[in-house]
Amino acid sequence: MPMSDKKAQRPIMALLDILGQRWVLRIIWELRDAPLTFRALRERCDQISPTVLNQRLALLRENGLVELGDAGYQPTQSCKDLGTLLMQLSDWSKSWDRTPEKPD
Amino acid sequence: MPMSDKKAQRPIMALLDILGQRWVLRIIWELRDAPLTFRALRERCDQISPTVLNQRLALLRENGLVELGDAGYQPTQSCKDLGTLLMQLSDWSKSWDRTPEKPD
DNA sequence: CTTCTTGCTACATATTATGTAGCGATACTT
DNA sequence: AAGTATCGCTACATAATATGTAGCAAGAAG
Repeated sequence: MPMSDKKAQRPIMALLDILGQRWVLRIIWELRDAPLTFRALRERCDQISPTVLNQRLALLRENGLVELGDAGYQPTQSCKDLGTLLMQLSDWSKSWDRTPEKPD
Repeated sequence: MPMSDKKAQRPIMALLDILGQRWVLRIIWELRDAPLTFRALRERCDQISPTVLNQRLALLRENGLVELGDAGYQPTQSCKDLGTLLMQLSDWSKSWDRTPEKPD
């Protein structure tokens, strides 16, 4: 049974289900500035396979996070706030100490 | 080639690589309040298989996000700010309109 | 009709997750 | 000492998911 089948009751669970899927955070991140075509998005995402990219885009579109406009894929208005959160994540990552907490 | 092999150069990429793995966001979310034992954490995460849980915990520990204390697994000091971001995510999710942007 | 670029599909192969059982260590009870 | 209960974690066969490559169908431009 795929994880997403357990229909997440609370919104945060539903959101974590979506954001926790491979490539999803990356895709939203890459769309933060300007719209990108399917192919351009693929390039930005290390040439992710089109199969998966399409699956993820479908998921994001179904959930009102991304839409396909004339200039390519772009975050919806709703998703822009989410993008802001990702920017905060980026800020945080700069001061992130990636070494384990060794009690030694 | 697994995605994580392309060693993410910028911190945000490294972070997205980690957070984008299945169960990782969920695990951090479940640890937001109080420490949880391996087994308790499994229960919270819909009985995720111990194999994967252990892989993820190892990843999170290696990257200074989670540590194993006397009371169980808990976020490191560094990760607490990240947890705060997830709380914001939760707030956002409550006003999230999950329907597609249909131009009709 | 040719040559672009677009979004996207097909499909065999490789990687990753699931589900279940249980090991070895520690602690507490009897 | 022997039983019971917990802990973190491992083994392993099976199922689900991702990768990589090729290419289709549609639209625009020459």
